[in-house]
Amino acid sequence: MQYWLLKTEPRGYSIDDLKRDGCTPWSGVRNYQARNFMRDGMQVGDRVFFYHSNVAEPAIVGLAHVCSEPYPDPTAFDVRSKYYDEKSTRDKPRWFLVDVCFDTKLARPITLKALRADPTLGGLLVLAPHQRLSVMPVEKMHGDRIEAMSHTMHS
DNA sequence: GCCAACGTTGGC
DNA sequence: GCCAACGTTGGC
Repeated sequence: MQYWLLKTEPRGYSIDDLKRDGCTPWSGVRNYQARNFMRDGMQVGDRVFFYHSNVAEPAIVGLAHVCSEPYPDPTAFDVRSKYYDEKSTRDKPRWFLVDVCFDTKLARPITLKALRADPTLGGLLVLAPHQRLSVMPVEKMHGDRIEAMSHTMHS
């Protein structure tokens, strides 16, 4: 089991959307490093920290998990999709994704500020300056700590 | 909405 | 395969 952090802009797709949908294909990732993490690293059951970016208070707002094997991103084949990529074909797909399933929405989000303030979270990728990856791995030690924080956030 | 940093593109 | 230009990201 591996921990991951998935970034999303809530105006596009939020934790409430995931709660409503239950599961969703994490489509539209068009960055090779992020793709590699999904295609080569993700396994069913991996835990996901669901992060809202580009908002007044960036924060981990929910917990989710990976609920499918990696598979080609169908939006890359769809000419009407804004994620269409003519270089990705069904024979040689370029973009991959996994399905993500809702677990919980945190009663109190773990803000970026709170993550930064925690001395045990040094080296957490999302804290690195100008870290733009929308899919990033989280070390077990850090993930365990964030999970523990999420439990406190419930009370 | 600013802007630094990063990824991608494409001419050479 | 270099590298300048361009677009995007995302915290502030």
